[in-house]
Amino acid sequence: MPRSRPNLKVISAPPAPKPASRRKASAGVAPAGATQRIVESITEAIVARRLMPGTKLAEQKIADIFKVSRTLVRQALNQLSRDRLVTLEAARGAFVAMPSVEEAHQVFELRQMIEAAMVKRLCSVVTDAQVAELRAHLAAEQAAIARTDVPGRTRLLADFHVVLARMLGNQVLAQLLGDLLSRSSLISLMYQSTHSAEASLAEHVAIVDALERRDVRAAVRLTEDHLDHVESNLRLDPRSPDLAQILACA
Amino acid sequence: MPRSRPNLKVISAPPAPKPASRRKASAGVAPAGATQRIVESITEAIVARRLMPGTKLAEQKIADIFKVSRTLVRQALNQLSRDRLVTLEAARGAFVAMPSVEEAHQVFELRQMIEAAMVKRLCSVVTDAQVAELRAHLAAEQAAIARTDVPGRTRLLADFHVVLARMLGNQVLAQLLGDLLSRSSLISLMYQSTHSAEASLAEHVAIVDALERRDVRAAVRLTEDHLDHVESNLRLDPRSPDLAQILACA
DNA sequence: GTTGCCAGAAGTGTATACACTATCGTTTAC
DNA sequence: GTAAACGATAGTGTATACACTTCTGGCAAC
Repeated sequence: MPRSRPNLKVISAPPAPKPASRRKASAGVAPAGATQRIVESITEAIVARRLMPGTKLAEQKIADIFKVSRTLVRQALNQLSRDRLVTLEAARGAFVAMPSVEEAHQVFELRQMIEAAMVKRLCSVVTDAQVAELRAHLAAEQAAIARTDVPGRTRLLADFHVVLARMLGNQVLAQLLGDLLSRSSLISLMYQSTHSAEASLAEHVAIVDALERRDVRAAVRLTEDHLDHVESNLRLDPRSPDLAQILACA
Repeated sequence: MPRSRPNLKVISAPPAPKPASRRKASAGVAPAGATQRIVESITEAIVARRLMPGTKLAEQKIADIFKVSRTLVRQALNQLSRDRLVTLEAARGAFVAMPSVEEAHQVFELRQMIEAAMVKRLCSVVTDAQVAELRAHLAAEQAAIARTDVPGRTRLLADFHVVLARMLGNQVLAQLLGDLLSRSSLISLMYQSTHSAEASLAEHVAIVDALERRDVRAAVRLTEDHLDHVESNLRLDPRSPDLAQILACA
């Protein structure tokens, strides 16, 4: 993994929420979510793969981009570090996280546990309307793949899992799974997933089919298999931290 | 729920990590975890029930107690709000969280999903040494109950679940479950759990028995039942937000 | 030519300053 | 007597200041 440090001009400049109003006079008042805006921008940039793992996130530079002081940027970076999307090194700064192979395994194992249980419960409570909603989502996935909209299809393929979570009506679960999916996205980027979008879509279709039949056994198994496939298509061999082989390639 | 606001002198004064050294001269250097120390103190105070739900956590007061500036206190409170142990109200301050009935249900549902899956997997990989470790933990629970050490037994009864998580060797899982247990502790306090410590211990013993027999079916069922029991012994009736009945009692 | 060291620059960590908001007690009008 | 309005006080939200650490580039010694 070349520790290139692309400079972070990649972040989409925030749309400057209030154009003319609010000069220095009302500086004390906040858009109520200045920090949140920064968190979401950076999260989106990481998940959309515009920020590579290892990239340094210098406080002052981000502060300049968002036109706020370092105080708010620090708050945002702290929050992101709790989501494990960035790592903070004491007195050295914040960097886009580089999840270890071990962490990658653990995240996928946890997802498998949670999503299998989720699908199992969903079989008992899912309505026909919800199945229809899932079909619509699958159609959107298909469309994004067809028009080779890479960022769009990546987001939709991940959203599928969150949509399932939301259908249980459990917000705690939904938020947790959302966090895990952000981490998964970073992991997929890090370890260059070779799992094709088409394969993921096909597996999603199979899961929805099983849900529609209320076939608990199949739905659970398909979910577990799907996550196994995604993980096993990552380039995370046990010899990953071995530098020799990596450097020999260059 | 009487919105009494006990003032927060309850926090155990931090043991002042470095007695004499580090005057004003080296103020820039930190104990490396000043913020973390505050987070842990407050978390511990909430879980140990020395801070009641709804208690206001004024920044300057906490800063005085810990002998730091509001900056670090704010960082700590932000972190705690992400753990859902405190809620931040804009321009009004931080308060010990008061989880809603809905949130309580969702936390327990999620715990059931995760812990059932966890125990299921554990049956396949648990070693005899680990079973022995669990027995030792159960003995500690028993001892704490016997000597009516209420804070100790509360902590041990919760730790049992984290010990199980750690045995899978999955740190992501362990941390997640730790967070959920903190929230559960707050929920139990809020809704005055009537579940006796003895009953919890007995159910823990049954779970370990099943684990020792590698009886997957029983272990999973016992885990699910255990969490059902804990939740159903909470005083969270669907009419909880109805003030009339509550006030009529006074 | 290479290595070690030192000075300046850049960046983080914490404290403090200041502007604004909420709260509470008092006063005043009705 | 009650209720609304106002002012003082306390507390939060953001910015800035300053101390310290890390990094970088060049210079000197070998």
